[in-house]
Amino acid sequence: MHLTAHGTKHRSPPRDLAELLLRAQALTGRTVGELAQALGAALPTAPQRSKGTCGILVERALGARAGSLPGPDFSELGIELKTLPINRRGRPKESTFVCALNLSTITSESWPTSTVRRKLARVLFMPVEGSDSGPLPARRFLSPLLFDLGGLDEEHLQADWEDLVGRIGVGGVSGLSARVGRCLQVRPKAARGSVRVAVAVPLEEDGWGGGVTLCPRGFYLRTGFTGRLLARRTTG
DNA sequence: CGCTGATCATAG
DNA sequence: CTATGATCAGCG
Repeated sequence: MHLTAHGTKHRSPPRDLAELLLRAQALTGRTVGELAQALGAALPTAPQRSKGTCGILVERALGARAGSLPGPDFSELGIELKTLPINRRGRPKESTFVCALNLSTITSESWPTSTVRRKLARVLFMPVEGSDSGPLPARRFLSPLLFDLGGLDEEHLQADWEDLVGRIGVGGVSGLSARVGRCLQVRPKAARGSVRVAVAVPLEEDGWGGGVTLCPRGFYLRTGFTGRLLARRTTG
């Protein structure tokens, strides 16, 4: 346990999977407010200013490395950490951000080596109930879920990924709606709509049509997909 | 009321 | 500014 630059506490990295799971399970039943207090962190009051706050707190409590470094949260263990907001019906309230797309190189990638697949290889989901019905401090952690990519899940994700990337290859990302994809989708991901990235545009024949600038995009998991992961452990 | 498109905070 | 963490807001 040590202090961050602004004085809040941060756990040391877990030694192994068992220790990580133990820490995650220890959060079950506790509220976000309790966790914030234990870490000496202040919670924003305005809802629209508290985006991401819960995720950061859980990172610190579990010993994930802080900040914006690339790669999974627990690099030694190859595990990505995600909080999952749950509504009063027990279903995910929001989609889950997976990773950004590189609009210049995405069409030359393939599923096996894709960023999406690497990110989702192993994910520790921390569900947070009350995410649609109350202030942040009152929300409560449910028991964690360790997800291993494979089987039907991977088949479905791969099918979506290939569909999405295929469409980008044909018509660019501009014409790609977030409606495409059954469990994975592509949506804007930026600090604001005015943010642009340069993208090379291929011509119909060969060569390049030059460049345009677009709002950055990211891959997201739909609520239906994450909801089925949760239901799977409840109903078998 | 679900979903898409847009947006907000923090660290380095 | 980029990458991390996500949720907001309002249209259909």
